[in-house]
Amino acid sequence: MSRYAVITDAAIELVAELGMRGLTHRAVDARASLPPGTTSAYYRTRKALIEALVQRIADFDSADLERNALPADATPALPAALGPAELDQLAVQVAAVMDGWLTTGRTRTLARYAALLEATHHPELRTILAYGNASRAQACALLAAAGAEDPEQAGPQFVACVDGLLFDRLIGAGALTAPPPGTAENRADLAAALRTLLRAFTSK
Amino acid sequence: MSRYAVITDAAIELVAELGMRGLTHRAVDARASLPPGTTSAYYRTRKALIEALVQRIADFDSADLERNALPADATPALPAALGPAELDQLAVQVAAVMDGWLTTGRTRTLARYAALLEATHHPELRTILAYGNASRAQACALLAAAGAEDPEQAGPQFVACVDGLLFDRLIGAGALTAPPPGTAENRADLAAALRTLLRAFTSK
DNA sequence: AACCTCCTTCTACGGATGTAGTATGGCTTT
DNA sequence: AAAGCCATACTACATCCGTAGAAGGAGGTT
Repeated sequence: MSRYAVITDAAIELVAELGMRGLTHRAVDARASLPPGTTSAYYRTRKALIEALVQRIADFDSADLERNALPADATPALPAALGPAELDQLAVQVAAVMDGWLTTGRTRTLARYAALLEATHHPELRTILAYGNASRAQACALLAAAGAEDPEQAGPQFVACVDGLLFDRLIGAGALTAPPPGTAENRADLAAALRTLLRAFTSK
Repeated sequence: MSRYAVITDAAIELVAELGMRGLTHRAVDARASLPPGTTSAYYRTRKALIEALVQRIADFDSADLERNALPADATPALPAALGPAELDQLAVQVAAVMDGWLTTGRTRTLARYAALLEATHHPELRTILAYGNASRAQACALLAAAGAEDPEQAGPQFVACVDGLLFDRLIGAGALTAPPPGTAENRADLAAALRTLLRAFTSK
């Protein structure tokens, strides 16, 4: 694996575990078992390191977006064939993907939210937003296919709500009420919420 | 104002502007125009400073929750009098409050999300979650009053979605699509989304 | 074989950071 | 008025961080 990839992957893990504050040239070296100074040589400044980190997350995410193939590439194939039954099925599928974000992909999800927050005071990090826009576009297409009245408005709103559901479980805010990630209960609860949202945003 | 309050307020501003990484004893002194070493004297360790910071946010938030008086204290007064019309009115009110989070209260909102993320690797910060639980309880009561089928499940889900909407606009993720905070368009867009959510989660 | 180039490793240093310890000044108590 | 106490102000120090530069070495070119 490319040395650049090794470094940025270790950086993602560090940010997930310790927050942005834990992201240090030396810490990355240690985490990736690289000789001291390596990260500093590959990314001379901290800003460069962060940008590479964010870029890597964006790359992973857009790869996922393609692979997962939420029925958006089905949009040309199934124009208005999305009825309530298909919506329910879709809710279950998306719930499974989200549960994956919380378990297998927890590290990356955590790092992504840290990066999003970082982008607030660091405008050139808006690269990540490309991923966000892609998923928003996909949501628009989906809602349009399901016959939503104003998909351009509903798409981003839907994505924002889904992200909220994800963040809530990610940080364990609903620890008292929500089931732990990775369990069937969690997937069922998420699926129920998604079903509600999908029906609401498609007016069905 | 108490010296403790001066310090924690300056700390909140710093976290909002520079992220957790910008939170430094010396930086707080400078930001609050206090003599060097003051913050270090009041909060000997960085952990103590962060905990005080988080506690202050939680205090502000719970004060807001009481003051705003989302019609939850109307719950005993209006048992099941929440029809579609009242829900729409409520959506407009909540949209106004959220717009306030994004403009006047942007600093605190930003700091809160940073703190939530920090709580992930720093479990004793779960103090903030008390605020979250209070708003979740309020949402449960509200949805129950509006005749939701399973308020205990829908309440947290609703709050999570609202937080998602808020976060989305906070970081400007939907910059391409969403109207800027502080504008009437933003409030209208938020109100529309909230109306959709309220109806969905109350099955109306 | 000599040379050059790029990847890698190591070291140096100015500055910031966390934390503790010491001095100072005013206010209270006796 | 003397003594004691506490909030405040300042200083010290070991560590860590960002960044730059130099040393070393493998591999390919002429």
